[in-house]
Formats: sequence, C-alpha cells, structure tokens
Amino acid sequence: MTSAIPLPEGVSEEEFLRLDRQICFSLHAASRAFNGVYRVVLKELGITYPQYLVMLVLWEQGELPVKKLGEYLRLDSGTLSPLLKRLEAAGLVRRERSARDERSVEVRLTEEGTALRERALAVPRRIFSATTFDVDEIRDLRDRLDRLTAALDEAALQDPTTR
Amino acid sequence: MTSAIPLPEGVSEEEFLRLDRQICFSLHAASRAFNGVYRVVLKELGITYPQYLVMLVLWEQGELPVKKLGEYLRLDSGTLSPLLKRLEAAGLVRRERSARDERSVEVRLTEEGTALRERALAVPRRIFSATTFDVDEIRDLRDRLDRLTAALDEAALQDPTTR
DNA sequence: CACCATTTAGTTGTGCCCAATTGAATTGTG
DNA sequence: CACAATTCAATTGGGCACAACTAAATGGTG
Repeated sequence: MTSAIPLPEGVSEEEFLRLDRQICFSLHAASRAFNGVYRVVLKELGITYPQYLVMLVLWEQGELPVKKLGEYLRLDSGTLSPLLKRLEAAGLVRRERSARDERSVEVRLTEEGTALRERALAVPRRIFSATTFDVDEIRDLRDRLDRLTAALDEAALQDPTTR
Repeated sequence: MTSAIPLPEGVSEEEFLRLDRQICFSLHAASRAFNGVYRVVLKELGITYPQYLVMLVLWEQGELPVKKLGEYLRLDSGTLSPLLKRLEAAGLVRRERSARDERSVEVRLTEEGTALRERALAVPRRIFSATTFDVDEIRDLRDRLDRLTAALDEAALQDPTTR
C-alpha cells in the first residue's frame, strides 16, 4: 500500500498532516471567498458565478456545442445541461440541435446575452480591486494554479485507486 | 468603496475581462482538481473532501461545538448539519447537546473516528506527490491564497449584502 | 447492408454551498 | 422578574459538482 515515496526534507508525517490541513483550508476558503465576492457583484446581472464562467466563454468564442463548452470549463453534461437550461430560461442563450450532427447541441448567445457583456465589463475591475493584488501578482497566481491543476490532473490519470 | 478606481497600468477593460476569465477559470479549476484528487484518495477512507476537512479540525482540536467548527471552516449550519449527520451515521463522530447550553451541540470523535487518523496520515504525502510542488512552494501558495481570502472577505464586509 | 462500439446530451441520485427562515435557549435591560 | 434581543442549530429551497446510467445518433467493420 504505502510504497516507498521518500519523505522530503525531513518533514514528518504529523507535520505533513498539519500542512495538508492548511493548504486544503486555504484553497477551499479562497475558492469560496472568490465565489462569494462574485455572487455579490453578479447578483445585479442576475447570474451565478458558474453561469458567468459560461458567458465568458461564449463572449470570447461565440457559439459552441455543449461538448466544447464542457472541455473549456472542465464540466460535464450533468452540470452543464441544467445550467444551460437556466441560462436559456433567463433569455441569455439558445440551445439548438446541430443540423449536421443530431447528437450535438449548439449553444449560442441571444441579443440579450450579447448585450449583457457591456454590463459585465464593469465586473472584473471591481473584483480586482477587492483582491488588493496587482496585475502581475494575479497573473503569477494564475500561472501557479494552472501548474497545480495540470499536475493534479496528470496524477489523477495515472492513479485509478492506489499507487 | 466603489468610488473612482483608477485603471491600473493602462490595462483596458477588454483586457481585464480576459484576465478575469483566466483567473476565474484557474482558481475554479484548481479547486476542483484538488477536490478530485482527494476524492480518489479519500474514497478508501469512506469520506468526502469536506468531511475530511471536518475530521482534520477534530483531530487537531478535539471536541468542538458546531459553531466553532463553522468558524474554523467558514461554513454555516446549513452545510454542517447534514454533513455531521452523515459523519455520525458513518460512526466517526457523536453529536450531543451541551449540558450547560442547550442551544449548542458538541461534536466529538468516536473511537472509530480517532482511529481513522492513523490511516489518514498516509493521505497528505500522496496528495503532495501529486502536486509536484515542494514544501516551500506549497507554503508560499498557501500564504498567497490566505492573503487573497482575507482581502476578499474584507471587501465583502464593506458591501451591504454579505454575511 | 447489418451490427456494434463510440459519441453526445440528458437524467437521476448524492453531497456540498449558501440564503433565508424557524424554533428553542440564553442573555441583557428595564 | 418580565420580556425583547440575541445566539445557536436545524430546515428549506435553489443551484453547482460529479458519478452512473439512459437514449439517440453516428461511424466503422464484417
């Protein structure tokens, strides 16, 4: 089971558990704090944070099949299907079966959805000012997080159950 | 304060929206990737990631009222009540109304819950090796995230609609 | 052409997150 | 002491994340 991974830098397993508690809490808390600030700001746009993420992709990419959207956002249909229905109910997107592949569903912005972008332009600056980070620090943090995510995904692939 | 915030370093609002998309995605994705790796590792302990966070606190702090637990974890009773019930159903904790304050519920580890710590000691090292980060990088990231969370909480306090 | 594996969305079930509300216990103040 | 405000846990309801499964369409192979 617990194979021979060397203990780095003489850190004991007890210390590791404490550090683990800290990084778990920090990441979990940061994610939720971020989410919370967005919740407040996005309330006036009438959308949630995950819905905002979808809109960001659509504003950049234009129309997109659900599959592609899921790849960008790393979300599956179990999450996206109901979320997109809510966006459609809100009048921001339309969903249409692709003509050339009936399995696929194209998601595209409505007039209203496109127009929302103008109001959304004011959002990032407000979030940015809340962070007290400068642009370079944000970019740096982004890079570290991407590196972390890539490494974790890599590990998850090789690690069906035990290693 | 939402008064005249200057555009820093000549970053346009369009660029800001793109950067925002990036940092949002990065943080959201990192949080979920982390969650995913833990899900795999914790499956053999029979608990979820948020349940693991609760157990980490209990292993460090011993018995604790729900209120205190919520403060450590920044979670409210709406999240904790059902989660603790599941931990109780799993035989890891007991919940008992405090004798001296009948409003309060004390959460304490069972024998089984205490024993689980031994098996959990192996978890952090496996996660750590998955990150490919060294201990100093982890600590540094933790510090940045804590700083970010503190700043966001600060900003949220000043907004009329939170917590 | 017929058949089967794959691809794609959708559905279901479980768990988490948070806002808002409820109800009971406690505390503070007149 | 009486009673209003506060504290605390639980519940309800809406939304997200993910695993497992279903159903339909597509594509490859014999």
